[in-house]
Amino acid sequence: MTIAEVCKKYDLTADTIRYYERIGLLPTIPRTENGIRNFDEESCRWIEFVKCMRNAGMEIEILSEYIGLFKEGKTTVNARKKLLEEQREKLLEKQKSISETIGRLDYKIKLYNEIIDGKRKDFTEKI
Amino acid sequence: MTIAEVCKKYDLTADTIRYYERIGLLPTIPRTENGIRNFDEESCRWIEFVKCMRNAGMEIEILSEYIGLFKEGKTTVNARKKLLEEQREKLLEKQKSISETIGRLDYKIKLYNEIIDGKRKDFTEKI
DNA sequence: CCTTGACTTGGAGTTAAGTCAAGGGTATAT
DNA sequence: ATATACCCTTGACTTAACTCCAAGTCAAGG
Repeated sequence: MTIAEVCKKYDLTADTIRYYERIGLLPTIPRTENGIRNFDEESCRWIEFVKCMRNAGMEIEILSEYIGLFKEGKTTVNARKKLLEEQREKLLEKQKSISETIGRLDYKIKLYNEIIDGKRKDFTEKI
Repeated sequence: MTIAEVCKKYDLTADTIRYYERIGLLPTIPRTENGIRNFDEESCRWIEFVKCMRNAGMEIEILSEYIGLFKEGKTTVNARKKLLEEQREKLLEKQKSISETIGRLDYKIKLYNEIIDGKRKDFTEKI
């Protein structure tokens, strides 16, 4: 698979994928004789994994660390599990923040609806 | 209230609060005769609101836009409601991304547990 | 009176995560 | 054979959101 195909498949730019490879977020990607990247199954799995984690806001540094551990092999299984658990915790907190904020937005939107419907002519504007 | 007190109350740095004021994320904050910020109820409400939205990842530019509309007065009620609804949508998407990622992490953590417990001696390592 | 500590401003510096541009190789189509 | 469309690398640039720094003001305590 060429980089253009991978870009399409995962909706990432070529620059981003090359950048990820450069900083070690992806394993070494196979090349043709001419030095052109030739993405295989495994490369794709990594890209998909990295994209998923990045979408959730996981930091590149953390991902990099995880991938470093992964490359070291079986001896790092415990460390990897710990790292994932920590990140899971962080995401739970983020989820909580977002839920709270959505609740708050719902409330404000409701108020705005009441104002617009004229049910709240008395409304004194506060943030 | 001095800036130091507000910082403590909302767990923000003084630099951040000054920055927010400077770029228009906060209304003009009252001052003493010597030019020292003297935060009142309203200032605090704004800070709390901005903090909540920022914690959920809402962009400063969007918040700034909202606050601009707010300052313009009643005529912008519809625009403000629309803006909040759009942001609500974004947060829902983010929430979805995060949930997916948590699910994925749960799965991987489970696998790691099985490896650690020796239930999966056959495990071939994949990302 | 002098020091200490909290506040002020304006502007420069930092960090994360890309994003872009210059200069160059290779292969296919006309 | 030459243009077109990919691909490559290196290194500089950008953007968001702070964060830090220098230089200065002011009130209170010793």
